[in-house]
Amino acid sequence: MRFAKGHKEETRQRIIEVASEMFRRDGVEAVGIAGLMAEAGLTHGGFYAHFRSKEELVREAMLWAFEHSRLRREVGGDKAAALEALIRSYLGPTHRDAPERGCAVAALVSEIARHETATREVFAEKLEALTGRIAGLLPNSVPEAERAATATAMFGTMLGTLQMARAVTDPARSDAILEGGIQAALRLAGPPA
Amino acid sequence: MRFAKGHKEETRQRIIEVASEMFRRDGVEAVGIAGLMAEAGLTHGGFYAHFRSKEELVREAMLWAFEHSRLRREVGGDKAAALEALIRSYLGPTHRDAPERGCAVAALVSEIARHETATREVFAEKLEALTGRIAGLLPNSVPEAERAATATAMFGTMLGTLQMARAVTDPARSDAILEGGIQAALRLAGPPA
DNA sequence: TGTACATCAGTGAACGCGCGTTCACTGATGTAC
DNA sequence: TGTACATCAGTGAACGCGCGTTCACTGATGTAC
Repeated sequence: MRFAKGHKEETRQRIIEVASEMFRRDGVEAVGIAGLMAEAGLTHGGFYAHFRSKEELVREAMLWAFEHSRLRREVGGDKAAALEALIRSYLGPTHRDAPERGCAVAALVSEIARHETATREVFAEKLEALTGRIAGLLPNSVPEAERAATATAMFGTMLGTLQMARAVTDPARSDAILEGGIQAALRLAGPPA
Repeated sequence: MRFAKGHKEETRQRIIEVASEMFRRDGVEAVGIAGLMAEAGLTHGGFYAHFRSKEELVREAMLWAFEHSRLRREVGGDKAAALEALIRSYLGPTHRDAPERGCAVAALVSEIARHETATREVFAEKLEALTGRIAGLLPNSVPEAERAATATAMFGTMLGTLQMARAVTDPARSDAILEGGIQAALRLAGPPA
């Protein structure tokens, strides 16, 4: 064979990673197959040997982005410290300024309702996983029955805050929005146990 | 003249209103000039007699949507009741299910960073106006210095919550997300004075 | 060891289509004479 | 009152371009003999 064993699988993975960055940075609609494949060092014709459609790649790229989300990173220390670190990372300038390597929910939430049901279900499932992770870090003072709702609302705060921070043009205003979001998310989590 | 006085201005206004609905429902990118003009009962060629470019229409449509935002509606009663009514309206099923007549921030925040600076500035300015409106309804217990940041964080919560509620496929889950967002926004506002 | 053939990841032309934008034109009306 | 002309909102063909997708082809390698 012309190519080493596993070569095709490597190419597929490279396409997924390139796509996941481009989709998050530019939005799915604005990214074309030809530009995507060129970014991966290929020509557009080969695309359909790897994926049945652009929409299938959207799902794969979304899944990959979720698997590598900062919200999944393990943090040492106690739960309160881990939760605060997670919030500060999510609402930090690094995350704000690099959407292409950031949260796929924040990047795609607005357009997800316009995608196929299968794509929406992948999104919804991963959203639950993310909020579940936050719920697991809540202080013991939050009653069991309220943990899921609290975590979801906290993530809503983080999501909306990040998007506002990315939207405004004034850097100082953007920083202030982030800081306000951090304080609000911490308040919603309740006092540490 | 073939057309009554003020006819052209009426047409322009109709295009703006149609566009503001389509942009909010489908996203700016997915809306084409031809479809837009057809929806307004015209052919596409006449578009440029009204606007210099699609981007200029985006600005006009965004402005119009903001001017008619539910966040601007005056509500009777005391401030606490008005604030709660505003939050419940923003995070209500009617708003969730009709993005085309809803908040332009929620509809366009993700893509605004990819638009022209002039467009982004209109957006940022109107965002300030919206959060200012919330700040004015906060209870007196919130210190002057914190009112703007609190209002912005509350709006972030409302924004992120609405988007999550629109994104998920399960209606019951969506309702629960909205309810959790309402409680969180109210908690961030602090206890009524 | 040397030759013929099968394999298959990737190439690039082509498909029909819709995009934003331009522009010569239409045709009903108001105005000038 | 009747005719010629100017006005201008709206029409629709056309521009170059990029889209997602298809498909006949390429060419380096592995295998069969």
